[in-house]
Amino acid sequence: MSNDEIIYRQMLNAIVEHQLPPGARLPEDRLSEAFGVSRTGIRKVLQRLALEHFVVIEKNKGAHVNRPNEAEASEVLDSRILIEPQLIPALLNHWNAAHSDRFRTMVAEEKQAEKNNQLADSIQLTARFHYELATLAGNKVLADFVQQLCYRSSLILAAYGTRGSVGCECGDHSELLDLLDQGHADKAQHWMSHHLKHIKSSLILDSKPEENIDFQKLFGR
Amino acid sequence: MSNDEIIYRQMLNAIVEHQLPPGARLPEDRLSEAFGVSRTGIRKVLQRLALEHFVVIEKNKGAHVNRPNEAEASEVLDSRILIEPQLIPALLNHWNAAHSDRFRTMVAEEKQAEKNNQLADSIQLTARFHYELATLAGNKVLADFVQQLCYRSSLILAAYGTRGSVGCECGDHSELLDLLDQGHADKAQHWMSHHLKHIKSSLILDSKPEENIDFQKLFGR
DNA sequence: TAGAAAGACATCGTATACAATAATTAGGAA
DNA sequence: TTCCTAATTATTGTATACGATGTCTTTCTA
Repeated sequence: MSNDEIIYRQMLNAIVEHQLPPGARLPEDRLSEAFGVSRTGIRKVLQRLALEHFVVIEKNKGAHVNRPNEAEASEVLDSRILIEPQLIPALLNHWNAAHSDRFRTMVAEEKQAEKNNQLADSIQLTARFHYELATLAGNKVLADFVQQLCYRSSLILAAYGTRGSVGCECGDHSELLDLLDQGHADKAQHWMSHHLKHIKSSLILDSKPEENIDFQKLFGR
Repeated sequence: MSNDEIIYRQMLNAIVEHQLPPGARLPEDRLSEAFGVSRTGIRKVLQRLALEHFVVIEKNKGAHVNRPNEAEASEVLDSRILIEPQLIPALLNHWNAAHSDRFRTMVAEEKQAEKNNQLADSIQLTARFHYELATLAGNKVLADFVQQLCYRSSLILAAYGTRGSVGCECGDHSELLDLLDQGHADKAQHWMSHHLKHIKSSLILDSKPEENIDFQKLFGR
């Protein structure tokens, strides 16, 4: 793997694992000395992360971790609700016992990580579950998009998630695996849709003031 | 608009309009003198185009316009077939006479461009039709993805399209507008699905040899 | 003391320089 | 001639330099 790629992954991981929280500033020279490369390489990575909506670059002001607004949060989840259930039928065409085992192992790790309060692992495993499921549908273009949406979801949870909503997100993925093992396409699709809608509804999206606070209303008489 | 953005758009346009055909090499210093900026700015644009799959960058070998393989071509079209029809219901919620007029004007321009053999305009207008339709569904995340897929489709047509398949792609978009005006969600969805499947089936995807030619089989005795 | 202006500092945008790698050409031996 | 090797050229990868912009601090005045 190339050097850039390594830096990219480390930064992306730090962001989706909430070690770099939404809004965190990302000064180029600080990062360049941390990674031991020049600003050139860092800028390349930051620009990529910006295109993927993980960071925001403001001209002459630098980069910071994206803090998705409510519209973006809503749209990312809606996109997943539209796409992921639709992948189930294609996915079931390739589904077999070996896959089932692999995913059940993943779910076990998820539960373990959650039990041990390993937030970072828990987040990564949850995203991987959805991504690898999407991959099995056989369309790499869509699977990559789903992966990006999963990572963005993690950022959204950092900004709008309720306490423990990562664990909540996990729901119980093994239920889905049961449905897949039984070959129930409809039920599996429905489960996925419900699962994602549940995550969306667990977000606190209603009017975080954040900016443009009405001080008159707040303090005025 | 920033300077990079202008260069980006010019290059993207040149690619989707088939002025830079699939496989065309894109040497940095040639581009930098053409645009009157240093290689730094060009590299930034090339890297963005690479992330969006319009160009391919090979380490130490430079960039060239992407020549999508058959799998990619198939997957891009399948993605559109999965997503675009699904946007129709949300779109219809906002549909009104003003929108209808705007899109009908666009279709008229399409036909005009096609008649005059203005390939570039024709391609751009077709993509815009699909993108702006997607935008009306109200989900910017999905609309941007659809836009990218539309542009990639143009690249795919350059590689696998039959003679005149751009005009073919246009089909007759006004038919869709009629269905939308009448509020027939189901029929509009079906039309869109059929439309995209038609485009896909018009591609010549069966086994372009291109590489790994079996010379033994071809010339051996 | 509060506010504004000016300077110092930090940070980014862009160009350039040099090293590393690949492609090409030229030269020599079989 | 044909093939292989070596030198040259072209092109990219990465670091650095410098000017531009924004931010912060200090100082002065009302």
